[in-house]
Amino acid sequence: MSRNYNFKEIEEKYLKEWEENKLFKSTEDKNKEKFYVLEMFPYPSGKIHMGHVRNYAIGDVINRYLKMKGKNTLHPMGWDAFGMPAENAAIKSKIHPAKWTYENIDYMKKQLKRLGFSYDWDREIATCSPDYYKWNQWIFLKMFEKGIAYRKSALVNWCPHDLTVLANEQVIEGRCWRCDTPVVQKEIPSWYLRITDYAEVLLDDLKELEGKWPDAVITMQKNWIGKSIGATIKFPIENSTAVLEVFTTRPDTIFGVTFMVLAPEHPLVLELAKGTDYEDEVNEFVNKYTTMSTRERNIIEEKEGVFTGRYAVHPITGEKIPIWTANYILWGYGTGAIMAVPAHDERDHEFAKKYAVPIKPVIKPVEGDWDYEKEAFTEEGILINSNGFDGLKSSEAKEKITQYLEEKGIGEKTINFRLRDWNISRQRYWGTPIPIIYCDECGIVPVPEEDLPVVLPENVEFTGMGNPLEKVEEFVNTKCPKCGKPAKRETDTMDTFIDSSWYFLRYCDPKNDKKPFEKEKVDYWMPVDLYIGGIEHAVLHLLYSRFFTKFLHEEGLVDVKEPFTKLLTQGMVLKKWIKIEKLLELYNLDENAKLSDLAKALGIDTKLEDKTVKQFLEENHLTLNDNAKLLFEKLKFPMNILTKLEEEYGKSDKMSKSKHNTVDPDEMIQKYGADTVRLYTLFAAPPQNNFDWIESGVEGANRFLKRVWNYVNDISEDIKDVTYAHEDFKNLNKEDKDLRRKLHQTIKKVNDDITREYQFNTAIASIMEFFNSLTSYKGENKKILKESVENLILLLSPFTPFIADELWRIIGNTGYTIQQKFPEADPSALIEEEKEIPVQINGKMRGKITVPADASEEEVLNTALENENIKKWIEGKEIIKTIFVKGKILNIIVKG
RNA sequence: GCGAGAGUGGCGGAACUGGCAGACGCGAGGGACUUAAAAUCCCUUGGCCGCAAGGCCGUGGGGGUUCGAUUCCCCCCUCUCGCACCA
Repeated sequence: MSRNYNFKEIEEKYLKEWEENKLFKSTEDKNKEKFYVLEMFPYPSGKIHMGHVRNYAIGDVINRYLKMKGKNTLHPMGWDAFGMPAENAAIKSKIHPAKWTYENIDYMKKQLKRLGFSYDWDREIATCSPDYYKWNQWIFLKMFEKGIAYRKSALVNWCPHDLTVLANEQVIEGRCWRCDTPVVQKEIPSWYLRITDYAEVLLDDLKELEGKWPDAVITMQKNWIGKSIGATIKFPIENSTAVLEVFTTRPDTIFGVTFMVLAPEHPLVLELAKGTDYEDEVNEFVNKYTTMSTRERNIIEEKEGVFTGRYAVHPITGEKIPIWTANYILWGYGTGAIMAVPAHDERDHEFAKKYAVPIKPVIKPVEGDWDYEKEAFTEEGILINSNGFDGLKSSEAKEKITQYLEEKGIGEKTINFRLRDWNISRQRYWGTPIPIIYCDECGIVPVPEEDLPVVLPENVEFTGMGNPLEKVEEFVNTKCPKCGKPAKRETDTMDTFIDSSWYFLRYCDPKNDKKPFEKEKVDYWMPVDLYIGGIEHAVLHLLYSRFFTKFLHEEGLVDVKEPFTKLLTQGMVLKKWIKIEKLLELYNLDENAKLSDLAKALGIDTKLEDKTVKQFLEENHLTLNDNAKLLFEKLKFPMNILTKLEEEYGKSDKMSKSKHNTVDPDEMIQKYGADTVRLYTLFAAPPQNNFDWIESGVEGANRFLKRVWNYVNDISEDIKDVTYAHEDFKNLNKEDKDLRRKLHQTIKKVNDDITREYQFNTAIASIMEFFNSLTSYKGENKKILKESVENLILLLSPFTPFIADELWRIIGNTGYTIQQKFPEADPSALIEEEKEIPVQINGKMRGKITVPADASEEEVLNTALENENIKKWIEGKEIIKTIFVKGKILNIIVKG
């Protein structure tokens, strides 16, 4: 009689043993092939969620698998520990951000351990620790030295109530996400990193990532960098010494310019309008747009603009061209001004139509007609109305006209990028202090390297207004490192994306207190061979990390030019849920129904107060839009009824607290165990897909493990002392041979599936399939049983390591499965003597025949012709030809 | 609008280079065990026709290439994601 599958006891036992035996520690070993597998580190928000579980389960399988394959792996974990939630917690509940963060780290670390993830915890880092952010500052100083870090004043989102800069995503519908105050554009000085210097190489090197990174991510980065080739052209302004510079990708359309447009933010706008009849109108217009939030500015659909009252002079023809300002021109791209060619640009065309500006065609389609009053023609064509350039193809004209402009000194070829320099200043406490000192005498002075780190002061007051650091006198007031006179510290802290832009390097040498990392160690481990995380970081984090790597490479600090060889973007874990409204709808009820009516409809027999649903919702502060789960909880209705309804009628959504559709990993582990949770998340779908968390699926995974547990326990006494060698498997009977072939086919498939695009779902499916064959095996060959069970356990080990280790002992072994060699298929076991192959007549499946595996076409055809069912289709007809693929198919083509 | 990706049973998904569509799991139906339920075990499960043998249809829709198409090509439809006046 076997014991029950007590996952709790098993899992806790091995957690202890693994830790005591330092099973997951990694050190450099030049004799072994290395593999660096990394998962994006979490923000310590409090508890891990299912998305983390999935992300880290994927990485863990790879790490365990490759360790068993003999690779020297690096698999570290840490904490992206700076950021706003900690500071908000401080403002709200007066807990210091450090305390809040470290408590969360403690809790989440326990959770990750509980799931059996094989991290080398000796390499753990927390970015909020001075040991770590010291090196943020060190890298910043290197960048400052090279002119990559610089300070400038520019327009940013500013909350006038909280007195801080807000990131774009912190501006909700034009208002501050915290205090609801309308956000304005404000010009303030900030620190920037000159990522645009690397635009070309960041774009070019994407080619190296093709086939290794998802196409979607590569495309998104390409678009984000947004390279375009064109020309800058200078337009003189009538009655002025000022010159208007524009960027265009269509210099071939220069003879079609009928107006110029400036962004409302363009400094020339107000200057030009001054003293004209249009001055007031222009002032009003500019004011309207410059006080708008970035968000509002983005929502605008209708094009709007005003004439400035001034004219530019066409640099080739000398024509007078009216200068406008309009909302559809972006300040920050190109020169913030354009030459408008309504005939050949849709946006300019729309604007010209609205304001009745003339449209002048200068390119005609190669074939067919086109009415320039109706729509813009933006494709390749032949030049017309263009002085000496008529008849040229537009692509040729681009070159020729640009050349002409360069010769005349009125323009030049220009490459423009959409990518902007990276504003890293945050008027926030919980981040890395920017190591800069302002001195009245010496100006901007970098903190000397030996004075690093500039440590965050601990005694700080959090009011939610402005940057707390500004009020810390002992932090702000310092001495100039150059002249020794009193000076002030920079109080901006760094964007937390800095922290994550190089953490993968620090893992290679996490305790170094002399430098960010030892080059030798980084060169051994880098690049990250497999990086796993959500696609939401497709641009920001992944682009920043590439940028940092390239900078550090130039500085000679790392050998690699790209940090992440292979990128796996895992899908989200979703959960279906039902609104209260929908629940009522399903039973043809409305909010005026009695609670007892609802209970009756659901088939629940309990005593309830005599109230309507509406009354009950109001008393409990619920609305029809809330999750029906909340109503079920309040009414103490059985949840399994709701679960069924959710799975049938629910809407899939990303798990979120506001929707109350989260599934707590802790609860799941308690109910089913870590092995089951891991197995389910890996089996439910391929890693790249989203999937719905369905509890009956979890039960299925659990059921499988229980079956394996019972089977191995039942058979363990019989096979415990059995040994086997390769010679034992000669001259087997059919049944034994079949099982053994199935085993080795499974081994082959599991190896293939894990290696090929991480198809864990199919790998697990094939293990299940093998297990089904094993349980229906009627033979009595103990050696084959032992081989099968032993390999089954090892195949499961990367996915469900706890149960694997326990079963490993139960069948008489010692040690841990992760220390074993991962199974390799025995080629001799894979050989099939007979094969069932399908037979088609005229391409339609008509039957299957069993033939020797190496049978020739003739033999197969003869066997096929003897088959009754196939005969039926051929009788009285003439065989024209046959198509035969050895071991695969026979297709007989007949006529008549 | 532009760009990328995807449409396969009731559901998640499989089918790797064109070669037996639906592996594996969930759900559902039936049965065994049980006083009963749960758990467990066994059988069935794409649709239609048929007692059965078997046949017909079937991978979003239409067309094409091929002995043979979920897979390749063309057109259309739908969905998801990203970017969104980037001159």
